[in-house]
Amino acid sequence: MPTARFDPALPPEAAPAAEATPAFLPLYRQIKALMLRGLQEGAWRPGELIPSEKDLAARYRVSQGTVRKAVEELAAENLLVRRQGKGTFVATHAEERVQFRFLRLQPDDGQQEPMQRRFIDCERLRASAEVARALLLATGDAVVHVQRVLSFRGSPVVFDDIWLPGALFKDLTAQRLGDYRGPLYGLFESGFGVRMIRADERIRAVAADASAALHLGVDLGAPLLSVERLSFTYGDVPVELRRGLYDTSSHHYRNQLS
Amino acid sequence: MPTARFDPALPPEAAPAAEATPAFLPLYRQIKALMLRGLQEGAWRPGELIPSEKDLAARYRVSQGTVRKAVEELAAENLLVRRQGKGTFVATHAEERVQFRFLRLQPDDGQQEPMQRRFIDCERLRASAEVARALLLATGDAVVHVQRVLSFRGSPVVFDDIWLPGALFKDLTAQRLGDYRGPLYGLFESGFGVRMIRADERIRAVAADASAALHLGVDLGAPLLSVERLSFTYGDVPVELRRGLYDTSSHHYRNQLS
DNA sequence: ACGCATTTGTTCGTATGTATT
DNA sequence: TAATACATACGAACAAATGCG
Repeated sequence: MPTARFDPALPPEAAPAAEATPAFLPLYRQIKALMLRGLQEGAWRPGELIPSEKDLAARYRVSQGTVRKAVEELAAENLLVRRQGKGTFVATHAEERVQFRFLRLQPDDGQQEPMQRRFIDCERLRASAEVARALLLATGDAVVHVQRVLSFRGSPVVFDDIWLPGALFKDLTAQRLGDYRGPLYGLFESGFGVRMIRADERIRAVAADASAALHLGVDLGAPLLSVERLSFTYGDVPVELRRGLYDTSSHHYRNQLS
Repeated sequence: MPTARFDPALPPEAAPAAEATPAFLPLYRQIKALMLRGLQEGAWRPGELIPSEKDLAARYRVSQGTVRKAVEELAAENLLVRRQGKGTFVATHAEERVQFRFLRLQPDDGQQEPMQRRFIDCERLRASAEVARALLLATGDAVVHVQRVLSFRGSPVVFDDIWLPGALFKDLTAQRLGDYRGPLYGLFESGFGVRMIRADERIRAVAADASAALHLGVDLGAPLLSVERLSFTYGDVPVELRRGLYDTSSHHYRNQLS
């Protein structure tokens, strides 16, 4: 694991966070990349305990401190979870107490609490140009389209349209959606081996159309929050496009800036 | 700097990020707290170079590695900025290239770019119950109320209402607002010694009222994004309440989840 | 242009503390 | 109690970036 230095003359701000193949990485980042591959390839599965720092150090032939830096970064990115005295675990959406890592909607008064789900539709169809572009597919490729409503104490609050690559979610049916208990991303993870690790959201205010008005029980034209989410798995591969319409008359989308 | 251990039996998930006075802190966190106080009291001012790790280690009588951990956390919280070869600096809103750390609005096509400002109003008045509660003032206390519009290539996009504690912003006038070049938080920092370090936002979709429709050039009732922001300075003290109405017909609020 | 000093970044090693089983 | 794992703390050395003479 030598620390080679090639990288001739990258412009200071050139690296676009994507690949520029810097040809050089600090040792701990090389270790991090190796561990990332292990996660990606399923060598270590969600919820599992990974080897101890000492074992990892021996395996990669580096000091424990170097492994520690790699693990720290992976933990900071929510890919691993460290527990003093127990070990380091692969993060999972399944048993995770933090159900609301991705859902930022909150009642104006009081805390977040689980909402009731109702699946309206789950069909296989061909990707529109827009959906294909987002998911890096070709127009007309197979996709799964899911519609659902989330309700808070009986009142519908969220109306979601979800598009998934058909190739990855072959056996997804309304049946399986209805049967599964726990967060949707938990099902994707355990049932399809697709783990969401990051997402970008674009938020807008829109007027309710007929469909939204019906499912959310609001007037036609009522202002709704439109949340377009593109979710990624390892390697920045997009694996879910979702558009949620939120009724924010008694809820709000919460965000922390720092 | 002894490492005392009292802390009897805090429930595992009890610490509400606020104060529980754990009565115990690792050494590096004690150092961090001391440095935080230095920042808060103005011993190290925004933009300034702070002492080197070696100096800090000597000053606090700890190892360089311990100082390093403290500095790393402060840098992760955007209070300090580390520059290899140069030193560690106090973060500032002034010269900062990251003008958009707090403004998440982005044109649907293309990158963020500075918007044109127009100040509509700057008046001193008494805090309403709602404003007082947010800013931890008493109803009727003096506050400064600012209204402004941000425009993108000539078109108004953001209509902001801003409330500030009158006691902190004594000499804030429309004149000073208009004269200042650079981000508003830069003026607050250099002109009033108030540095914003964190903010919470509550986002909703609302219908444009007459005032918003006028200033943003949209129809009455048009859907707008309402962004309520409460900004904090050191010690989680709220120092700004802001409500922005965003026209999201060609812009969107961008958020990254991870 | 070159080298030197300074500062942060990386890597190793060792020892000890704290949490869990 | 003992063993294991992560957390903290110290020390040392070298690398990389910067700025100055």
